[in-house]
Amino acid sequence: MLGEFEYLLLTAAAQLGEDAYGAAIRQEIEDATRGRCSIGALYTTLDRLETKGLVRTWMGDPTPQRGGRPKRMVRVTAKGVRAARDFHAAVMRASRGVSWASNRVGTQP
Amino acid sequence: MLGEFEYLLLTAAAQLGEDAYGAAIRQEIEDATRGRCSIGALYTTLDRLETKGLVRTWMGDPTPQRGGRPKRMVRVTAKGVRAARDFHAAVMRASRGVSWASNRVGTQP
DNA sequence: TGATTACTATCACATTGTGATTCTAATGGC
DNA sequence: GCCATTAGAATCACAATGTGATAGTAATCA
Repeated sequence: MLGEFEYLLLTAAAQLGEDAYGAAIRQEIEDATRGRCSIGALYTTLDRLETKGLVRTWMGDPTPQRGGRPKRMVRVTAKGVRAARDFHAAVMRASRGVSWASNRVGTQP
Repeated sequence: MLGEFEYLLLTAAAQLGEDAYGAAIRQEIEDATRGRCSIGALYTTLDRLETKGLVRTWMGDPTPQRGGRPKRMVRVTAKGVRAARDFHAAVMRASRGVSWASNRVGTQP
């Protein structure tokens, strides 16, 4: 199955669409998790997702702005979407009826 | 942060309440994920969650039924509930607006 | 030309997940 | 009492994932 961080990365990339690249994804993840996205996790996970075929990456055109190492652009593949959907479904499914998953208080002993 | 499997375990244990013990949790997880819960993951993760203070475990009373090594009973601690809530929130938060998270089709390129 | 900026990459290490196999303690039938 | 049967726990060497400090690279600005 997908790891949690892999899921966050896929989600961020999907959300960014055309504008998905390393640093932007990092920003997005830090937003979602309130600040924790190690840079090592980012690029190693990106590599792993790519070898698994869940994303496709390529080096972008030379940046038109100050400071400009070429961006590593990212696109989530169909397979990646499927994997993300499965992860999401599994978490949702597991969380049904549990106290922290809704505003309805569950059957906490 | 919590790993995915750790979350599944916490959730299953919470759901089982009074009846949470190793084998039952395994059953619950296999239900939620449609069949994948390695036994190794179960007990090592249980140990890790306990040392982190997210669950409390103790050996139960000698079983009244056929086949009976004492059950390892499990209870999610307040800290565990907090950790699970955070994980869930992070996944929810990250998933906002993404195509696979709702029936509404997102802005898929 | 060199300071500054935006970004990617690496690597040794820590943490998490795996599954085949073994161990334990209870019961039921004889 | 004896042992087959059963429910369940534990182990361990290994695989997969996540981390962060540090360094590299290519562009612009003054």
